[in-house]
Amino acid sequence: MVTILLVEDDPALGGLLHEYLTTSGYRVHLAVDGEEALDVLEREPIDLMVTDVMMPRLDGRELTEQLRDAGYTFPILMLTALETLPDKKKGFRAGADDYLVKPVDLEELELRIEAMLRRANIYREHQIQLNDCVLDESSLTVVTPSETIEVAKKEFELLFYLATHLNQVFTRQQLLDRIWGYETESDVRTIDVHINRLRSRLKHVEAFQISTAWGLGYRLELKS
Amino acid sequence: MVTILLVEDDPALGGLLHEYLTTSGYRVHLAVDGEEALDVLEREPIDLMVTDVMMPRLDGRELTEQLRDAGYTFPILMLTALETLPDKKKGFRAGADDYLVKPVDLEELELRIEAMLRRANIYREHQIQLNDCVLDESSLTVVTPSETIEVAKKEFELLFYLATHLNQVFTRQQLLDRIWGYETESDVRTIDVHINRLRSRLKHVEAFQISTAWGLGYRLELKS
DNA sequence: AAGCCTGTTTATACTTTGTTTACATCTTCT
DNA sequence: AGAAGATGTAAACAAAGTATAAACAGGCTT
Repeated sequence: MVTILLVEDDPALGGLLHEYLTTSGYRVHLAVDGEEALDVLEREPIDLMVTDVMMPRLDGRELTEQLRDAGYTFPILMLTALETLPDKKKGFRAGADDYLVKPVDLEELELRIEAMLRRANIYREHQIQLNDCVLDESSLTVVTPSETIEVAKKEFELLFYLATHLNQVFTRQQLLDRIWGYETESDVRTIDVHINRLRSRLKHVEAFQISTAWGLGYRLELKS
Repeated sequence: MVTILLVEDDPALGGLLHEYLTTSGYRVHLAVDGEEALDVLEREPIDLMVTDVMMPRLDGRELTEQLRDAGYTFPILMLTALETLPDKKKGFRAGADDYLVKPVDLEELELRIEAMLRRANIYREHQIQLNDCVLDESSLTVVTPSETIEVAKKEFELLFYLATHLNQVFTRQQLLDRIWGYETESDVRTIDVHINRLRSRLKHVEAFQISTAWGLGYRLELKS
């Protein structure tokens, strides 16, 4: 399930958006300002953020900047009462993906959220199909025409992440950051071991392979 | 350089946008309707499309649908005079990434284009196109229409350096200084070996060649 | 508490890449 | 044509990066 972090200090609007997005099928965490948003981010994995710009303590723009600096890459949509271009400019420069002016049209908000998720390869479905092979997140299995292979959780997360970013090369550090989390203390060599285990588990899978980009990292590519 | 396909039937607006985007540093192809856009797509590699919705022959929405069905994944931004939600909904459903209502604010258009490119990981600084061939720094590969060739890191650096300075002759010492660094102890003949390996790896590439400037050094030049 | 599974670290073997060297081949000039 | 210098190529070695196995640690089940 896609998890949205909603940051809005106005209780009325916050409640309305929370309810609308929840009934649209998202898991929503509501924070009333930037500081609280940072707290939520430490505890919860977040797929997308919708944030107001003007807020007490840490505002939406500073929050966005901090997150981008810290390496968070999820889509961010800014909400604001300010229609002026300089403000939009600042918002985009800070790292926002989209910008909506209040009053918010709920359906348009949802459309834009969907478009951003699609672009960022964040799927509501917890399955990915690679040729004749399905990665099923709910059961942590790789299903091929001939067999169903169970995969350990961390290994599956790694596999799933690579599968959502087909053909893209990631360094070990990037994979650690994005799958283990930015504060992890684990050694980058851990990635090698997980890749190695995945490869031996999936030895007989014909649909795809994890290939080594020498000197860079790893990438998942279709065989066919 | 990022290449934008602009599809707009109104000559006045089309011209204005073309000029603005060009001066913003993009390469722009202008098509007056969907059919023409399809023609351009067959000839040119496109990074992003900006399309009007209402156009004669093939309109922007149908065009978008066709492209997504055909497997094109680049970001698409729709322009329209229609403010209504059902239209926006149709646009997003067809596969658009963003939607702007006319009159177009040029600066906002540029901001949104930048945000979409960022999101889609289109950083053309990390890629160089040489005829029908792309040098991709992030995966250390040379991508031709028929194959993808992996290249060792040092060799790639050398190739990339030459490619960024097309037709310019460099001595072995210059290449050592600029790629290996001024403090390197390596022998100048190392360059020869790398050039040799590059040539054999890229034996079947038709787009360019590394030629010898006798008594001087090497240069990369386009073939065709 | 013993046994199992998962995740991590560590150590070592292995592979790829980078560099040097030696010699063959080619250009240019006399 | 032949000599001198420059370049091409193959092979050997060194350095860096990766694969694999095994040991270890923590949590969960029995």
